[in-house]
Amino acid sequence: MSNSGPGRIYHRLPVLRAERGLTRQSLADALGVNYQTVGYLERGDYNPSLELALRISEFFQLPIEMIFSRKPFRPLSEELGYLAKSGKQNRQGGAE
Amino acid sequence: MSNSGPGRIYHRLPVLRAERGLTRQSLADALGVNYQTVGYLERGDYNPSLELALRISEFFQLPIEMIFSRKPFRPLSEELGYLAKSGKQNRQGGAE
DNA sequence: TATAATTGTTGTAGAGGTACAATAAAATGT
DNA sequence: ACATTTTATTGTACCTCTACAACAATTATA
Repeated sequence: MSNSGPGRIYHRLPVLRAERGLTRQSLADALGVNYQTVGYLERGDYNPSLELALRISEFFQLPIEMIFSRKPFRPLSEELGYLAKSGKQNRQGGAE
Repeated sequence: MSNSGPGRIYHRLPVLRAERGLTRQSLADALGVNYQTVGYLERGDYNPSLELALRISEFFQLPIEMIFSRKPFRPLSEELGYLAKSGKQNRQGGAE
């Protein structure tokens, strides 16, 4: 299967929202969108617009590629590198 | 005027494309979109989807917020800080 | 168990993003 | 000046994103 064409986008919305102990409603308020929209995003019904993605990234104070990616994320917990890494994953530039 | 709601998105598409000496057609090919779409984006007729924005960022090997922003960019040339800076601009987190 | 709060589902509607075609205008090269 | 390439414009069509409403299911809490 090819790799650069369209396809779904992975994200860490649920984790991030959980981390801050927010309800969808309150997150939606903070982002200025409908609470159902947050639901749609979280369960991958569709992707946010770039506009919304930027607002989300501002809200969480994280770079976009920390929240959205065309390749699946590893759990945030692993991202810190406490354990020895076996294989490379999710490296921005790497031609996989 | 408010600040966190919708609004146009600024970008550096023309500069980046110019830097690499690409035509819209060739950039479009590289991105897998119609060449007119690149035109629409460059002249701000509409914003790319998040999907496309991510592809663009991969293509140019730059983080998204280096290419797209909800606040106007300063010229790339200034971004390097050779000259003394007078005022802060375009700082990600700063509550302006 | 009852009640409220949160999340999921379905449907409708409107705005935005992308492709494609045709044609015009502008820039470039000879 | 001419031909070719690049960019702009207009119009049509389709699919995605977002809002909103109503209702069901789930989870939390008294």
